[in-house]
Amino acid sequence: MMSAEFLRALNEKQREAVEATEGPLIVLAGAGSGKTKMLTSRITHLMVHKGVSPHSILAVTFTNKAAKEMRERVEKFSGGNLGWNTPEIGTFHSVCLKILRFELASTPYVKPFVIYDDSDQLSLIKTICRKMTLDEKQFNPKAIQATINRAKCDAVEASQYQPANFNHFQKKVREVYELYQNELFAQCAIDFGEIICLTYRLFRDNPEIRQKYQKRFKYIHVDEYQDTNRAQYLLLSALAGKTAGGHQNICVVGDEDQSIYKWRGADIRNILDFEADYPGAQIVKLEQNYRSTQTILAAASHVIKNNRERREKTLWTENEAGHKIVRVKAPDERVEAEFVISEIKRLAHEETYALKDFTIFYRTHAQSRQFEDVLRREKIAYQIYGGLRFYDRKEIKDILSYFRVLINPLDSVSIKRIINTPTRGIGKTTLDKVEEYQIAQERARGQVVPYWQALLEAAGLEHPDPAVPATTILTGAALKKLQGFIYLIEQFREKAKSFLPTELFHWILEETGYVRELKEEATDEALARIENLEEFDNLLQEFEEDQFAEKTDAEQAELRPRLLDIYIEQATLDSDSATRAEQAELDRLSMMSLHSSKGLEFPVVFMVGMEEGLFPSIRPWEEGAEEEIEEERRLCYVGITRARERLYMSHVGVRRLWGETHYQEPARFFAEIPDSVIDERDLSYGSVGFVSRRSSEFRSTTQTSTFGGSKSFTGSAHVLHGAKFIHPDYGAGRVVAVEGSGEQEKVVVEFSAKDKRKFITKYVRQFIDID
DNA sequence: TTTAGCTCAATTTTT
DNA sequence: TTGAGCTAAA
Repeated sequence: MMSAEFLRALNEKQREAVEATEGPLIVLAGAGSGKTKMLTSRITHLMVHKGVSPHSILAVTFTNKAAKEMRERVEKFSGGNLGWNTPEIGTFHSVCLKILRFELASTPYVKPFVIYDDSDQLSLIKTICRKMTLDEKQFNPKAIQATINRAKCDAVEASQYQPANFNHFQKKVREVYELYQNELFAQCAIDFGEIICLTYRLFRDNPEIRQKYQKRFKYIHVDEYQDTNRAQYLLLSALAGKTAGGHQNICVVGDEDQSIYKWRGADIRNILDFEADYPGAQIVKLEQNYRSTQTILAAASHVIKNNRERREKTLWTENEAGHKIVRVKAPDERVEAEFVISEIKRLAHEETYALKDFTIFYRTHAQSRQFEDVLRREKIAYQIYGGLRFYDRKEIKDILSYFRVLINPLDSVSIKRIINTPTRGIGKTTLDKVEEYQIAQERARGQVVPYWQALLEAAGLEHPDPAVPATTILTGAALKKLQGFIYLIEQFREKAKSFLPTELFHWILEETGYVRELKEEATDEALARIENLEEFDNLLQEFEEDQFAEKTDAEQAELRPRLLDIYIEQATLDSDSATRAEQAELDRLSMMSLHSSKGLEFPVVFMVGMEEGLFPSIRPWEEGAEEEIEEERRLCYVGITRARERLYMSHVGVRRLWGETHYQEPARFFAEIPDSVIDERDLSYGSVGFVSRRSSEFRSTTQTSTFGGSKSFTGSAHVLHGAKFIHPDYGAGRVVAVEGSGEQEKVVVEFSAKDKRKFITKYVRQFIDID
């Protein structure tokens, strides 16, 4: 491609952003406004027209998919002649990891580390809780994990962890956090959060290292800036910001309206406060949408404008008005699913849509069941996104654990995973004894004793004091079996020195009898596992071929011993790559959560289960409702703006959830979309099926929820007290208290002596009988 | 050491 | 309602 050609393909605003290469720049990129095109053009422009060395350019994304796409487009724009000098384009995690590995000497790690994913992290936390003899009921390991990870998102270290009202639970979390960090470093392992935090601390505490990278990365780009957390923000500040040496050549791209990961630590303030952080920053708004019809954009705009935490921004398009949005009311989730699938079949027949042009978005994965049932019955090919990932499957994790133990003997999580997998008679009693021994030794020696070391000593193969002959704490069969395991691993380690990953994989399966055991089991589940292992074999082979491609013999020889490390890292950090390969280019109907829909687009979108309590998924009696509602509204906005041509939104009257029957109200978002762009259908029993009609029934219910005038409520607060209350679910009750006022006003209703519930008044008004 | 039954919890998940 | 993960029987 000729150098100026890619610039001509841009609109005025995109070009403005591309050409503003010096100083801080924030690009507010609405959905479907050509953000990636802008970013990749900008990077190309820097290299081709500004003579900037690719080596000086950094671009960080959140997903591997986004990074890959960006790399490919930059490569294409610059005519494929970049050679080896390419810009650094990667995820936050992969970029940080590269830096950490390079600067290993300045980190707490004494040798290269492995990455612990969330489940590895949880096992380690459980071990620590056991060592601390914490009551798992009171101190739920998952809750502890979530708290630690949240602290890491906020860049809070264990020693600083001291929240405002430091409660009993949090004090224990701090203890666990401290021990956990010790173990991480001792085991040469790192978790996702630590990858970011440690890199930040590396820059913060080592000015010379910071300056080195400040000098290297002269042009910094950040994608999806609205999703950055505190730690990522600080990291970027250290590199580009006000810190000594910061050049402030930073270009952030994002859309606060698409910020849906607050619950994972993303801080929307980062994008809202950018100009305050970088005074004099240029602002460019990308508001022209190239994806959706006017109708779809109108709906999206009307919904999102109800949020307060945002900047004014209006999407527009040159596309046609298109079809109206179809709002569907089904009596229950069964009919909802039947309708959606029959509509898909109808459109696929009558129009020229392929199956992959359709998608179903839901708020929770549990909702997929109904649709799956119908699809299986109708024999329609489908694909669920975001379920169990390939690398998360048990058998795959087991094999990866073998690999990891061979690379890093200090990785206790992986050792514990495979020590009795497949079963080799090393049971709980034996393992308890080893752990007991390990704890005693750690106390005696005042330092972490690696689990592998404890195993060696327990098996009488080594002694803490080399001068003393080894003794054993185990006897008989248990001892023999543990020794057998140790010899097995040592044998594998020997093989790992010369084997390719595929060869090692086959060897391990053979020696452990992993597949043999599954074959004997012969259940459907076991057979599926064998298939997955075969798939793993393919992936591993492809990986080796990829790595060796276009390399000289000498380069291949140099690469060979590192293959296993590279593979493990990819499997942990890009756990989606396997699934992506699997599902490429298949004509299937896709289903996914609204969260996973971000960044995608489809000609026809079905948003299902749009009901108060499910989506928005707010429990009305919980606090902090307004901010949560805004996040749910953004989620709705994301869903709507995925649609190119047609959009359906459905809700049901009755939904069975966890064995309970719920009478559902339509989502408040319906009331925010103008009637003029909506076509309503009521599938209720008794009404004529699939016949379009203007229902006054809907309007009356939605108006109840919009009817939030504080005047009428504050006046009636005392009147409500003592009022009779008939709830369709809980039956008759009485209002015993009224809390808050205006929009936030809640009533406490007593249904029985021990059953009191809180409701936001404006949503339950129709249940209150004031007389 | 395996297994059957029990309890418990249950949004969203880029890395 | 479902499933995962864990304690009492075989």
